[in-house]
Amino acid sequence: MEKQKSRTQVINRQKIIDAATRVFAKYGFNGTTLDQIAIMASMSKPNLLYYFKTKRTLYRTVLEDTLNQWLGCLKEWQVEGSARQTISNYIDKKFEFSRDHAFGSRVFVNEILEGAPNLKYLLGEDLKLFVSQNILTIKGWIKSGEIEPIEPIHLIFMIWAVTQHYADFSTQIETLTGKTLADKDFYQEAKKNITQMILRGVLK
Amino acid sequence: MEKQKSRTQVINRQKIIDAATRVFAKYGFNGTTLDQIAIMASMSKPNLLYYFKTKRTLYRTVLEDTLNQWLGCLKEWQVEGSARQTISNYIDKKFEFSRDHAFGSRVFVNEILEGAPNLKYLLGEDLKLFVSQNILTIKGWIKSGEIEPIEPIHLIFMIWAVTQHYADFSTQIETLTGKTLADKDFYQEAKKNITQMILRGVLK
Amino acid sequence: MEKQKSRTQVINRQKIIDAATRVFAKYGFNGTTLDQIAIMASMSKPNLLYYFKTKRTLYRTVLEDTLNQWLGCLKEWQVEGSARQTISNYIDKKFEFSRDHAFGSRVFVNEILEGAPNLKYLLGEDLKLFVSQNILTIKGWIKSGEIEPIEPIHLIFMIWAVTQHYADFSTQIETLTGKTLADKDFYQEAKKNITQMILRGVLK
Amino acid sequence: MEKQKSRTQVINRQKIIDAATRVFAKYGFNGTTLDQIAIMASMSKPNLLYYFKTKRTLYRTVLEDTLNQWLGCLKEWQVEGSARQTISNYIDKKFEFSRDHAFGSRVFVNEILEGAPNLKYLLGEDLKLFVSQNILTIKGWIKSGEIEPIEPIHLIFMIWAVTQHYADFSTQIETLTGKTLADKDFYQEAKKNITQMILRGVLK
DNA sequence: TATGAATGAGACTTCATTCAT
DNA sequence: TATGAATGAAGTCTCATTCAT
Repeated sequence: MEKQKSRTQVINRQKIIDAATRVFAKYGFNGTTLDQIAIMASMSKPNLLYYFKTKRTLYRTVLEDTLNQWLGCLKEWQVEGSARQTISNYIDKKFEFSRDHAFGSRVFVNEILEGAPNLKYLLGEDLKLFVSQNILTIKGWIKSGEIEPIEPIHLIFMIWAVTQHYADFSTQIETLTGKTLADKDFYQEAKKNITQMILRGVLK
Repeated sequence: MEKQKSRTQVINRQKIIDAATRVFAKYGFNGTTLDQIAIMASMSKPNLLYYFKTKRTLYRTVLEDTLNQWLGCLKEWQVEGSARQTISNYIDKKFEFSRDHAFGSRVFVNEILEGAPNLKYLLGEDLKLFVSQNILTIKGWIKSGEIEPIEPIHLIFMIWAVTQHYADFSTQIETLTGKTLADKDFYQEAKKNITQMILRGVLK
Repeated sequence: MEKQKSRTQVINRQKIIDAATRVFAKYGFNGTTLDQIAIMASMSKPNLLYYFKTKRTLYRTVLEDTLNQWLGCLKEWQVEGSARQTISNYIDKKFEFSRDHAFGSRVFVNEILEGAPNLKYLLGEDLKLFVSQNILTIKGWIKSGEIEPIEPIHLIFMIWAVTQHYADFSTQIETLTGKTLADKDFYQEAKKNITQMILRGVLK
Repeated sequence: MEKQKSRTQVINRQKIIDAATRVFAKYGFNGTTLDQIAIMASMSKPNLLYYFKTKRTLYRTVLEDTLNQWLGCLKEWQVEGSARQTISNYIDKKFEFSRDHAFGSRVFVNEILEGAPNLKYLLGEDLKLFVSQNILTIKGWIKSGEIEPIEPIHLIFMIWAVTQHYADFSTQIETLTGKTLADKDFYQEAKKNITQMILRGVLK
């Protein structure tokens, strides 16, 4: 039986998770210190550890939260209407999601770079299932002649790669273009261009 | 004037840089320990520090080496022949490069995630120049009607994003497909699919 | 605004400063290790660093404490009554002070030997002012015919030199005479002899 | 049988001793590094260790050299003529010596501050003998009524203290007066003043 | 004689975690 | 619930010394 959580508990947990997400996003698990998180959460380190027994526990929580949000986003993807509509809608959702959860996305990248030691078992379950369903859908479109005969997995990877790129590499993008994640026009334009190129790339 | 480097110097420096690249690729600057590097380079820690006075010096060397290799690759890109040929050739080069320098690529990603504190001044120079030249080339193709009227920078980002994805996210890819960076068939196929989609996406 | 210091804080800070003074007195800044200080303060090294962030901070605190005590002692020196009384009283005070703050005195010596890198700016302020006031006083005595016409600064240096000698060189003195700093009779006699010689040396 | 020493050997040994004396003078035994000495001697560290097997050996050599020079200076002191002449001559010799061997003097101070672990057995021999002879001489002067009845040892300490002060505390003196060890006028004047005060202080 | 290369021991400092309140 | 105090383990870096040439 889960302990009943007081109001303060809930607020503080979330404050910690938010702070932790930002710091883990920059420095990964090993490179992050609890001090950094505690400062960003305006909280003493012992108090932080009162909510999350260990650094690793906190990290896992952040990872799982992020992954769940991501899977939630992916699952929203309804295969209805034409391939054009479906793909367009998916890119749109993924783009928005990456921008709104940029820190979570980067925690994820860091985890992957480290070899995904905390994530492998999670990736292997839900995500694998989700991907194989997508592949089936895409194969359907190919068979019905809606899109070009490409290997579905690479279309999926391309969409993931491009949409995440704008979130994960925002530093580089900012250096090269002067535009930040917050620049709505720029991101609108990016989304439009990307969608256009991908759609033309696969639609018959 | 550079100090003359003995045979041992050259060999050991390279051994260290190679080891460091691998470890920094996984854990970033803060997350990496000199112990890890020393072990991977089969060398004692003090001896490692005999070659590179500080962790940061070593890191900077790795970063600069990687960036130079990357810029070298980019510069090889000859704009000759049609847009189709040029883009196709570029994706090919970039793909090969990302695979052969996967660790360097990931060091780069980590650096970007940390906000590129050591890289900003480098990114601002050579890379910016290179990108603006590319943009001009692409605009030329648009004007001459060779390709669709897209915003050039997003084409560039798309190519970078996708080609790096296969190198940086190989862990995720491996979990999902069972294929590793070393699987030549898989990567050949990836390259073919990606190239095809991008070309169809922009060519008229 | 200084942080409020708890009871433990005050006690431990002082325990550390006392221990540090003794060790720095023997080995100077470079020659002293935090281990030595921690052991002498009956404290773990990390805990010591909880109170003083760095070795240098601790050292500076010790130096400034010592200097302030010394300046405090010097300032007590009231120019009242005859030259004889004033000088006699000053030697007395300085002698007592050197004996009671022998360790601080030696930290000071070590700092001077190292070229006073941490102290120069302090020496240049309060001490200079104090010395120039003393010089004026002494010149007054010369003008009024109370003492011989000597260069005042050398009288000051002589008093400093001799009074500190018994504190700083107690090891040598002990080897040669068998008497320690704690031997009250010996130090009483020393003070009497020194005072007598100096007074006869300058009084008319 | 001592190994025959080549010309280079002799020169290098001396170069090392000179450099070592300067560095040990500032930082004492523990605070000094062989690197500092090697750099000051324009020599590689291994080569330095070719001449002196260990840091301690080198330090001992420096200490003994210095002590021997000092004892040599003291022994030159001929008790001939009046107390005035003898004392005056002694202060003069000691003053010159301290100035010309300021670095050695400071190595000596450092050793005393550390508790003279390397020196005790040396101090106990020659120096003790020398001091007791001096005491006899001074007692003679007292008995013959040439000087005031003071405790001889304190006269000796006073002379040592003052003459060394100008060498050991030159940093402080420079800060307060602007004069360096090299300023001949200042030191001539110091010597004159000190001699005058001490002589008046003891002569009848 | 001279020095580049190497290293075990140890220095300063940081960090995750615990304890006591 | 919150935090000041404390610490063992580990991290970066230095140092005296040795080895090989």
